[in-house]
Amino acid sequence: MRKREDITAQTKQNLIEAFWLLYSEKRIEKITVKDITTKAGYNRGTFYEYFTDVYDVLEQIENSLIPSLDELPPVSTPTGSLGMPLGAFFELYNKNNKYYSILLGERGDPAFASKLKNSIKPIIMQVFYDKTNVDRKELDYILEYTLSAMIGTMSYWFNQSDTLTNEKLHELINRLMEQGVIKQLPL
Amino acid sequence: MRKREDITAQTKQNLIEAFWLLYSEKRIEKITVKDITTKAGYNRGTFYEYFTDVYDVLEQIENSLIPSLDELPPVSTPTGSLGMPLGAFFELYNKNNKYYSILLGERGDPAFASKLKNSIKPIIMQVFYDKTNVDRKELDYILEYTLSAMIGTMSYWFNQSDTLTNEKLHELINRLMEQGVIKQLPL
DNA sequence: ATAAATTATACAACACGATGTCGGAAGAAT
DNA sequence: ATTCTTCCGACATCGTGTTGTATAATTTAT
Repeated sequence: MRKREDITAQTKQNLIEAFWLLYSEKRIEKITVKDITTKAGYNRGTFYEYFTDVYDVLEQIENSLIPSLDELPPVSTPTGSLGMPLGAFFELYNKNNKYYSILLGERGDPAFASKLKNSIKPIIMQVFYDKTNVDRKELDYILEYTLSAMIGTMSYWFNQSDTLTNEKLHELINRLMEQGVIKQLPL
Repeated sequence: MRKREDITAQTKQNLIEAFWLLYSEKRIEKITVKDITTKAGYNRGTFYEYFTDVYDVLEQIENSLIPSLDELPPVSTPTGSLGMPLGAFFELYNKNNKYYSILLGERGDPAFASKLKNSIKPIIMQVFYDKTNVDRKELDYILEYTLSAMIGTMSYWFNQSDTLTNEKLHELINRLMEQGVIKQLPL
């Protein structure tokens, strides 16, 4: 018999959504299986048909949020753009804002930031693939530095919800990337 | 009767150390009170004389690791240094390496990074206290950007334990802060 | 100085709630 | 009618947090 895939998919989705509502308001360690299934309207046992435990739900959500290689636009060639797809990253963050702002925030999961960085790095790396004069290790650290800064800043911005406009933030980060931090300080 | 402070302090310390050994090797949600007390050699009930739950242990450890205002050297005046105490931060990280590399790592606590940033920000802020032409909000974001980058990069470095020397890393971060990222890319 | 009273510290036992599993019921597909 | 999918109820086990108690250290009284 064919699996009733549409039904299971729906059930799983309901459980995931119930989990996310809870995760949005409290730390994961305080979330019980019972909490989730009650909210979604299922028996507690049903949960285990779809997930091994509460952390498995989070992990599955995270994996669905890691941009696939073709989702991020291939970084334009050196002469074209600047080699740092700030705009693409902004889009990515905005598109998944609902999840990113929590996963990358104070109650989030530090492993997710790593996953994200590691998925973006190779895409940028490949621009420099044929260059022979590149110190790959140094480049790796430069990317780590930049991605950490971008993720940190955008998370901060989303959780502040203060009046800085999207454009101003974009422009500021651009300036910091192009000219460095020191020059921006009013010394 | 006077508390036998030396005894309680010792017991608490034993529990903290047992917790840390466990936390170093597995996620906090898998650590039970029984795990901790067994490792430390106490009854499970004793744990509750000192902590409310497992997360309380982590929180107390974290709070002892936030640099106090006088621990971080006052940032030298504008004309002197560059306004970004990179060296001081390196020292801080090295001194507490054992804890920082885990708390700020993949299995760590994202809240700790926030605490750390928020404890350092005002120290740097005060350098610009009397300047009237400062956009404080922008400055705040610049600091968020820089501290995120520094913390991210150093964590990455510690968990890589690759062959990049301390000096080279220091020099690289300095370069990125002074000249920006873009100029460092071999375009 | 020594014994009695007091109190700090650690422990054992308890009730409760969450976990993960297993066998079965209801209903859809063939 | 039969098979298989999906969901549920019940079970044993484990972790939690609390409370009452034994032990040992300190103070007070004699």
